[in-house]
Amino acid sequence: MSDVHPLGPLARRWSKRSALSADDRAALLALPYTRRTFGKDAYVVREGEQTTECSVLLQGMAFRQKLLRDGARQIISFHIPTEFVDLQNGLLGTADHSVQSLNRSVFAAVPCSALMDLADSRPAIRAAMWIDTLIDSSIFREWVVNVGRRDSRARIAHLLCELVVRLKSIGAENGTMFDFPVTQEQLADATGLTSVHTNRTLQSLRREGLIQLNARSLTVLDWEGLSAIGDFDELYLHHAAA
Amino acid sequence: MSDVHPLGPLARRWSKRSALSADDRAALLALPYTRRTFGKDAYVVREGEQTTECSVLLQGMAFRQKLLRDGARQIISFHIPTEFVDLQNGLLGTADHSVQSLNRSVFAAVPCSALMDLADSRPAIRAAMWIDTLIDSSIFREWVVNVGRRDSRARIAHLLCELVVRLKSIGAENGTMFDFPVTQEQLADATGLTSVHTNRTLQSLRREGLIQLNARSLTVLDWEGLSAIGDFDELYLHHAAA
DNA sequence: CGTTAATTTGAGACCATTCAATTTCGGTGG
DNA sequence: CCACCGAAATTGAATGGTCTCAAATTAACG
Repeated sequence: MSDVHPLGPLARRWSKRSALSADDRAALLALPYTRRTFGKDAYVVREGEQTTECSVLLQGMAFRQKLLRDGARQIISFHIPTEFVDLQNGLLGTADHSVQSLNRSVFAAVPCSALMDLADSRPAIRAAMWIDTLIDSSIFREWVVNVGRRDSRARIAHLLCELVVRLKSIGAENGTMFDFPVTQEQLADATGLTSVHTNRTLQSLRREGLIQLNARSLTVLDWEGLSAIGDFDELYLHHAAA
Repeated sequence: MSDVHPLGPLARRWSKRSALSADDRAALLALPYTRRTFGKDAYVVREGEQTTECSVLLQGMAFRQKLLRDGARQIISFHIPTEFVDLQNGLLGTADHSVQSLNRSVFAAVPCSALMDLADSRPAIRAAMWIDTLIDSSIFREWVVNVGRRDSRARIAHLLCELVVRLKSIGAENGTMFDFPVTQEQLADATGLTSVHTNRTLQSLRREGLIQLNARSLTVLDWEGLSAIGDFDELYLHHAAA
């Protein structure tokens, strides 16, 4: 059943971390939700909004961003299927940033109240949700380091390493390559660089045989090299978290 | 009683957000803890460590940081009294970053197991703890924006605005001034700048009559001006959070 | 009151930006 | 299936914000 239920993959991801009882799983899959489809760049959540739902990404990719008064944009995270994109809105009433669909994507929008009731009644699910928000937080910390203290090559390399590890963890590879619909401008906004410089940096990574990136797909040709340049240590992803 | 108990101020801060019952408060104040005093730059938690305690800052200041392989440092947050500096360690087994005392400071170290038991048995306290970790996360997001997309003046101004708002919220002002033991090198490591450039940037903020910063104390002379330069909007601090 | 930490100053170098302009790619309609 | 179109990627050259590397000055602390 969990293979056809939209929240099945989420249940499976959480089960890998720590056991969910049959009741836990059933309660999770019994959550009310609305299936929502978004086109490229559509807003899922807008900064400043009062929120009443939390959304799980089912297909496609999404990102979160904040805009400055001068119009500049900073992307603060990318999201892949089975991830909540706005779980914090279950407890914080107002969205402090926006969530946008990156390509055509599908979400399951769950009412906050139902989700929080589930968290209250199911300790194992609550722990899984809390851990998800804590890992989110850890990734933000690493991004502060990335944009604060690494040069352009390291920033891009680090970001690519992170995405590859996360994509692998949900089994999203096609052989050695990954679908990679992120544009260079989005990579730039995620790393605090300009799209022009991001382009030049990607060229230098390609020239050295570290990656192959085109036609919306990414292949890492030299993982050792790329992760060394990116100063990448996956500890912060807590993939083996309690 | 809560005025003399070390965790009294924490209970009071949480109570302002949403009511704690007398039982909740009593259970919180009944937590086992060890009082720990640290000198300047002492490690409270080390990156990579398996953690068994969560620490609440009682007096002084602290910061969290990550080190790069090349030795560069990025400070990812500053902390003031009543804040947990490592609440995430209650659920994530391994510390993904270090916590250091900024000046002479005092902590209450609470065993993770006792803290998590309290969270399990007391929904109101659990909510307060979870919200604290979510606000932490929101601050990290804002810091990604700060170091990613703002120039040096805006970065410093924004950071000062944040600290002033947070210090005010715990009633830490002395008239119009705040004790401010943060060095320029630490400000630099928090904003992704060098200490030399941080020094020049602070001079420019002083020259324009926006702040006064010396002798370990900070006065904001022109809040409107400083928050405009820093593109500061305190929404992300969620000080009125549910 | 000595000694170390912290702040301040100067000048040159460099990484990344800005601003266009051009080329290529991806999708669409005829 | 090819021509077309807007989006995305690429290129060039000049500018500029921040860094680097010392060295000097001032403040903090025992």
